[in-house]
Amino acid sequence: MEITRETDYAVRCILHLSESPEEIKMVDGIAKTRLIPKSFLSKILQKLTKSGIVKSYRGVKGGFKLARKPEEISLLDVVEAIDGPVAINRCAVDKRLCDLSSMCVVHPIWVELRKDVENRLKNCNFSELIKLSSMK
Amino acid sequence: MEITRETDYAVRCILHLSESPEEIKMVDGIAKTRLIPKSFLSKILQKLTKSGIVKSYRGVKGGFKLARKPEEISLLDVVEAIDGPVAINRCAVDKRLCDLSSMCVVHPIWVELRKDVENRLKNCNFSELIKLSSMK
DNA sequence: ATAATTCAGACAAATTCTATCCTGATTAAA
DNA sequence: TTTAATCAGGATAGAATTTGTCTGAATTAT
Ligand code: SF4
Ligand code: SF4
Repeated sequence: MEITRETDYAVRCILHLSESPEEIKMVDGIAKTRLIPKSFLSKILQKLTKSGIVKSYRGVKGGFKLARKPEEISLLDVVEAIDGPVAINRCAVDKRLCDLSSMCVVHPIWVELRKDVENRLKNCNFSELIKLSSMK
Repeated sequence: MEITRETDYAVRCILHLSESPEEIKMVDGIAKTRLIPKSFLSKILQKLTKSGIVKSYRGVKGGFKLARKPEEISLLDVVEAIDGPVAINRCAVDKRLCDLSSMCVVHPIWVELRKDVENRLKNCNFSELIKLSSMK
C-alpha cells in the first residue's frame, strides 16, 4: 500500500513551485534540482495542469507556476491528481466493485480508514510544509 | 494507494477460518464460499502459514485452521503477511531509499501517516470482526 | 522568422499483479 | 500396505501498472 514514485515526484515538484509561488519555472530546472527524470516530470506537470493545481505557459519564457496559493493546495489534492482516489481497498470507493460488500464486515473498516487517511492528507497544505523547510 | 486483491482474499480467508477456529478447513471449501480462485488461495495460504497465522495439515482430512485465537490476529498481521510493510511511501520504511530524505519536509508526514494506519489496523482483530457479523 | 518552450500522444521496458499447473511429499483411512 | 486426498513448492504466463522516452505540433518572446 504505497503511493507511486510518480506521486512522490509530483509532491516534490509542487514543493519546489511553492517556494516561489509567483515565478514561472521550466521543467528542466525543476527536474534537476528535485532529481526527477525530465520527460517524466513533463508528463506529471500535464496532469497537474489538467487538474488545476498548476498553470502552464507555452513558448519562450514559458514554464509552470502554481494556479493557486500554496496554502490552498493540500497533499490530498496532489495525490489524487496523480494517483486518483486514495482507495485503501477498491470497495471503499465503490461498494459495487465487490459482490460481497453488502454482507462484508471488513468493508466498513476500509471505508473508515480511507476517510481518515484522506482527512490527514487534506489537512496538510504546502504553505505549512514550506514553513518547515525555512526553519532549518 | 490500495491493498491488492491478494490481500483482500487473505482477509476473507482468515475471516472464514475465524468463524470456527477449531475446525480444519480445506482450500476448496474456503475458495468456494468466499469467492476466491482456488489455486491462488492455495498460494495465499502458504504465505499465511509461513508467517504463522494459520497452521496447515497435510494428507487426507487435511486443510488449514488458525494458528492462534481470532482475537490475537489483527488486520495488520494479515496485510503485512501478504503485502509486506504498509509503507505509504517508500521512504517511510527506510530513509535510505531516498537521497533527499535528510532535508525533505514531507518525509516526516509519511512516517507519521504510516504509523497511524498501522495502529488502526493493529487495533482491529478478527474476534471483533466476527462479532459484527453475528449481529446481523 | 527564429529559437525556446510546453502539449499531446505514441511507444516501450520493467515490474507487479493475478493467477494456473504440475510434480512431489505427506497423511488418514480402507 | 495401498490408495485417495490434500498441501508444498516451483515454473510458467497473461494482464495491468509503473516508469519512463521520444517525436512532432503548437505557442510565444524576441
Ligand atoms: S470482501 Fe469485503 S473488504 Fe473485500 S472487497 Fe469485498 S467488500 Fe471490500
Ligand atoms: S522526496 Fe521526501 S517524501 Fe519523497 S521519497 Fe524522498 S524523502 Fe520521501
